[in-house]
Parts: sequence; structure tokens; C-alpha cells
Amino acid sequence: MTVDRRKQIVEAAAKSFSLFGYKATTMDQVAKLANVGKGTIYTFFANKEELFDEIMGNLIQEMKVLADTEYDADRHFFDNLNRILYRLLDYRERHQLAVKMIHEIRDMGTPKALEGMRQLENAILSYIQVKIRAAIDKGELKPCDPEITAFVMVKLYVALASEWAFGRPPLEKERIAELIRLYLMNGLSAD
Amino acid sequence: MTVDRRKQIVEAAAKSFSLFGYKATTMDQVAKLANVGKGTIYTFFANKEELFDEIMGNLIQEMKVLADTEYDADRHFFDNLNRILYRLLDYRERHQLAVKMIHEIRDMGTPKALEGMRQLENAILSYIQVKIRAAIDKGELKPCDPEITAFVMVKLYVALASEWAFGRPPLEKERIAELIRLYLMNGLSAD
DNA sequence: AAATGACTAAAATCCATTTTCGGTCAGTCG
DNA sequence: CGACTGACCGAAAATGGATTTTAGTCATTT
Repeated sequence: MTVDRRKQIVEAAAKSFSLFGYKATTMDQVAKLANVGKGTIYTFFANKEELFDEIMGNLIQEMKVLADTEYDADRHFFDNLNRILYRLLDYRERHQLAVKMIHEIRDMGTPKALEGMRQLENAILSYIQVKIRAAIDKGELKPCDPEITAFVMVKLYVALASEWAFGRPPLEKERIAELIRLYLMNGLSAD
Repeated sequence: MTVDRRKQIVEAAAKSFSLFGYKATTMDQVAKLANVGKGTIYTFFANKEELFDEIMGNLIQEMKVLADTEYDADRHFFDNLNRILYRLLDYRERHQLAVKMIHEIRDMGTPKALEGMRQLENAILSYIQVKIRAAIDKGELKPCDPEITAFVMVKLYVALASEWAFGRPPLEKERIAELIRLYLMNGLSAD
């Protein structure tokens, strides 16, 4: 084969979803961008949804790799947590697709965009869960429910890194790490 | 005077805002409910917004009283925090007005409903801030930024009490208190 | 002087018409 | 023959103009 049509399609779709969101991406547009007849898309993907799922899956995969690269089994849990969470959020913020999905959910409530972000969130949560379990086994963390703990960590991180900065000066990377350590690792109790 | 027209209007408006939300409450309806000519409303309130602000202010006032009733200076900060936060969220959940506002924000994005909830949130935040400051002075809490800490506490509480329960079995009142103590008071570090 | 409700301008809603878009399939081309 | 295409279809959404609703006013009534 002279050109990989599937790859062309996936790349064009990724670009379009990132640039215009789920709803505003048309199959005609993807076909044109990919230099492919519209029918060809349907030989690889049953419908628009499956095409989107492929793109979303790739994103999640990339983020997993990114986290694995950052993770260092020799370092302490909270050290790894801070670096990985920040990298993930950083990535999410920089990554056009995730940003578009968030906007689309807020502005139009597109169900498929919502589902995509849920998938992404679940992937992040279950990734952290595994690391929490390992940290408990290593004796770095108190025994605690890994699912709830992962949930709390992500929520706390999103709250500090993103929600705090509505009308308030955003917190520095380092400040956030320090706060997470204060609140979750050491606790506020003064005795 | 035979009847207090202002009071009639405020009561009718409170009922209507709670029952139908901000947008779906019409001045004609309030007038009829209050057994008052529409013009009369405008002798007490410049416009619909001011009428709403009055209702919202009353709600916040009531919640402050409720919190003050629960607060006991002799008890430990986290004891008070748990009881007050839970009461506030409980109240918010039960209180028709707040519930309606939350729905209206989600379903239609009514700006005035959003503003109202922001006011309420700010009131809760600044209330907790005061208590945090007191607890730091009493030596019950480590020195920390009271504004950020109040913010984190509310976010964590909302996450556990409300956001967790999307598709998952909700956490018990007592479990939430226990988790807040684990995460924020004692910390997860196992040293 | 206090209260009212018919009135107005502006905003929201409705709805018929048009346009767009996901998905198909008969036909083309290599 | 079979990979590929784009004109075509019905369903769903966008458009816009007519109609209704509603916040706010003010001349009139009590």
C-alpha cells in the first residue's frame, strides 16, 4: 500500500476533534482532511462514536505512558504522586482534545464529550489506585480504602490546581505540592 | 396597617423561587401569590433581582444561625467542623431554594442562580475561615492559610458527600466524618 | 398617599421551512 | 474482483420570523 488510510483517518480525526470538539467535527470534514472518501472511514470504523473512542483511547494510552515515565519506584509515594498528578493535569490542560471536551461539556453538554471525559477520569483514578495499594504494602501509607483515597486525591488536586483559580491568583506548582503534603500527608492536627 | 405587605411579598417570593426557580418565577405570579398588585412589589424592591437578593440574604442568615447553634467553643475544631459542615450541606440539600438553584444552574445556566449560589458558598467559606483562625490560635490546628484551608475543607466535603455518589453507593454520615478526620486531621503518612 | 393593573418594549418561545450531517450503496477505477 | 468513492437519503438540527410572555411603568382609583 502506498499510504496507510487508517492512520490518515485517525490523524485527521484527532486533529479535528481537538480543534473543533465532538459535535462540530463532521465526517465529511474528516474525510477531506484525510484525503479519503467518506465511505472509506466506514470500512475502518462503524460510526462516528467508534472513531472518537479510538482517539480517546489513544489519549489515555499516551497519558499512561507519560505517568509511567515519571514514576520512580525508589521514590516516596507523595513524591511520585505530586509529579505524576501535576504532569497529568498539565498534560490535560495543554492537550487540545481534553480542553475542547471540557469546554464542550460546559457550553453544550454534548453527551459523548462527557462520556469521553469520564473515561479519562476513570483511567486516571484506577491508575492512582494501583499506586496507592503499592504504597500501603510498602508501608508508606496508612491502611485506607484505595478507591476513595484516589478519588480524594484527584478532587483535591483539581480543586487546588484549577478551581481555586476562579477570580483568585492561581497557586504555584510548588505551593500546590506543599499544600497536598500538608493536608493529605501530614494532616492539620497540631499535637 | 391591617397587613404587612412587604412581608407578604417576601414570603410569596421565597415560596415561588423555591418552587419554580429564578427564571420561572414571574412578578405577576408573586403579586398574585402575595395578594398584592404588581406595582406594589416595586415600591419595596427596585426589580426582580433585588427581591431575589433579599430572599437569598435571608437564607444565608438562617444558615449562619443554624451553624452558630451547632458550634460549641469547648469542643475540638474537627468535631465542630464535622457537625457544622454536615448540617450546612444537609440544610442545603433539604432547602428547596438551594436545590432549585443548583438544578437551574445545571439545566439552564441562569446567571442569577449562579450568582446566588456563589454568594452562599462565599458565606460558608468565610464562616469556616473564622473558625479555622480561632483553632490555629487555640493551638488545635497547625499554622496554615485559613482561606485555602477553608476552601479545601468545603471541596473535600462536597466531593465525599455529593460527588462520590454518582453511580456509587453514597457514604454514610459517619464514614464521611471518619474520612475527613483521616485525610485532613491525621494525614496518610505512615511513619 | 398608597395601591393597582392595563400597558409597553423587550425578551422568550414557537413552529414551519431550510440546511446540515451521519450513514449507505450503486458505481468507478486500478 | 475488490478497494475506494461521493451522490444520495432520511433524520435531526439550525434558522428566522410570527406570536406570546414578562419585567417594569404610570395614569387612575381607593
